[in-house]
Amino acid sequence: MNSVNLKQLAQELNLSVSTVSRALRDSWEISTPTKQRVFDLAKKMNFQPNPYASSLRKHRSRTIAVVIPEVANNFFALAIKGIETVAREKGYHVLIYLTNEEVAEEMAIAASLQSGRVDGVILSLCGSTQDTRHLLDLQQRNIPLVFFDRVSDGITAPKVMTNDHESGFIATEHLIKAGCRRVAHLTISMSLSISHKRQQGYEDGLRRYDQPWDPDLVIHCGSDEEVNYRMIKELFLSDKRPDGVFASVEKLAVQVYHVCRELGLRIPEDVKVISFSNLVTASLLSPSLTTIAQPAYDMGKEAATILFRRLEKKYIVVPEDRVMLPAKLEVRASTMSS
Amino acid sequence: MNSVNLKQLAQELNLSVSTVSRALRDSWEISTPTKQRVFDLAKKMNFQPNPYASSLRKHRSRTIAVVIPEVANNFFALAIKGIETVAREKGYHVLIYLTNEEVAEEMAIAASLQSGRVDGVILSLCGSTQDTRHLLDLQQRNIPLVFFDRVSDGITAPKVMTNDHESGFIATEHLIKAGCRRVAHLTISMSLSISHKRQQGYEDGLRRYDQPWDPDLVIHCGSDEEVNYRMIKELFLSDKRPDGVFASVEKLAVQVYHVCRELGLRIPEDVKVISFSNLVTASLLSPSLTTIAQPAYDMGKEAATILFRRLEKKYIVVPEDRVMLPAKLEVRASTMSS
DNA sequence: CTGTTAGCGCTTTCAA
DNA sequence: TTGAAAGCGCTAACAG
Repeated sequence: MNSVNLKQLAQELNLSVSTVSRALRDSWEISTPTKQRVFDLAKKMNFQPNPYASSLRKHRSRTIAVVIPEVANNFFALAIKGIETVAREKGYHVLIYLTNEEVAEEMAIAASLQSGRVDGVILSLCGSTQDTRHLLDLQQRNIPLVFFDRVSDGITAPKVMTNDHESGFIATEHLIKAGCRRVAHLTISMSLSISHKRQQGYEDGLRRYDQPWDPDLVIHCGSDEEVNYRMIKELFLSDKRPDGVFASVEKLAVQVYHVCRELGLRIPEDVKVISFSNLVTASLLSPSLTTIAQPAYDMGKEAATILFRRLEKKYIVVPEDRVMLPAKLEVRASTMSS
Repeated sequence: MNSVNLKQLAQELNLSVSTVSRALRDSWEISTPTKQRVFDLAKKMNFQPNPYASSLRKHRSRTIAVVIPEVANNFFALAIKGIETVAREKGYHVLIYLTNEEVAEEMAIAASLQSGRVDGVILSLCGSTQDTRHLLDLQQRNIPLVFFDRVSDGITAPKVMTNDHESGFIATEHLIKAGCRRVAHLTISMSLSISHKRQQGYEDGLRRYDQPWDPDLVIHCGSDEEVNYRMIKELFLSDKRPDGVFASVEKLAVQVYHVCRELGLRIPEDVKVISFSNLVTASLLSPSLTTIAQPAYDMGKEAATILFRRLEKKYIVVPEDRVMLPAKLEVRASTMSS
């Protein structure tokens, strides 16, 4: 690193290091002409202050960490984009850590983050995390933590998530308004609270529009694609064949697609399908398929905004718990790049 | 930050700071019993060395920057994953910066990276970048740069990219081996070198298998989806209806899908389609559709590996230009999460 | 084997 | 309005 530093600037200008430092941060205690001289030389010499020296001295790194289970998933990718956007706006840098859905990695990362490397952390838990001591440790070190999407109930911290109830409601409403009379709901692992809430929204949607709730139209799917396929097929072969399907996750919508293909049913003419999705797969089901998109980008921005509000200590010490962003109904064009 | 530091450890143990420092880095000049005492107390007090102090002192941050045009694109997301994996293995941290395809942002980021914040940079150019002075500045500051995917010919630096010629060849070969006799090729903006190379691969593939090359089977598509759709439809309605299509980008494969749907052609029974893709859209075309996937993850790992090799100064100062990773033919199962 | 010392480059009192 | 000086926490000569 052959970089110029304050000392060199100071020597060149016959000023003290401290004066140069102050001038560069536009301190009011420096005369305008001096500032000008300093600015000019700094630009000329392409001076870049050493961030680590500054961090060491100020105990602030202007860096945050984003810890997520994976990135090869449009949801998290968009969230990162939201976070990065806000971060750069505020002059922060973003470190990224992937847990790969491994609790052990999450813990190791959390431990390493105790070093003061970052001023704050935005985190989405990996699926299997139960014990959250490693996160409490972070908070004890005064490193603010903001959860998003996959939150933990056991920790007091701001949480940014989608309003799954509302999302389920909107999806159901959409199908009913589109003329469906037998709306099925495909769920996944009911142990997840999101599934639960989406189903609540589904039921409330039916109720709101005076549709009967039929337990046979709710299929609890699991992780075995084969089994899911069979269950969905059975549903379509039964006397309760749905004319609308609300799939809680996109892979289930894909299964519906395959079932319909096998049975010679057309989408969306015979069966309308709506699904949560941040992928583009869905656009193939129909050129104008409607999806429920988690507002990933907005969630990222929101999480970052909340974190920075804490970091800049705006004296709002209200632990604003649970910000719920509404899901968005989206008609997607098929826009994809290579 | 209430963190413990070396001084506190030293006091507690009646040792000097430097001894503790050395012990923690497992220096050979410290006795085993002393090391043990130090380790134990460090663990007990949950000591985490301040990375910024260390960076300041050593002029190395063990941090790299990844600069990419966007992240909401499976290719770059996977690349990040590859980079992060290698980085964590080597004990490095990864800062992420998005240019949003804006040259101005790319330049600003490059400028800020001159501060010594990172030891090296992995970068994929944004589409419009012509002038690469900002990157030369980085190199002049002795910050190694590794390109991946979107490389610049104007700069001497390692470049990791996919072998587009080979990819085009493989795709064509696959269709021919699957029994296709009239393989069409859908290209995009021939100004891009990747399109050019893929087409070369296509032509060489035909030649290799003694298939005639028919200019009518090559459609140069543009950015207007409507127009592309019409051109593809015309091709299928002509007397040269293809039984195999090699789409250079996925969105063109999608258009083929729509055209086939309209014309009542089945995929893959009547027409086989193969496409470049790192998205999962393709899996819908057929449960077992074959795609040509850019080896994004591997490219990320490769780029990171090359970068770290430089950083760790293995005295291999061979500027290993242009590492070309082969594209991979993939039969994809439809694996998607919410 | 361990300690002393002198910084890394910057910020921030405290003086002038 | 400017300067001198004391560190932030850690590392690396150089001594012992």
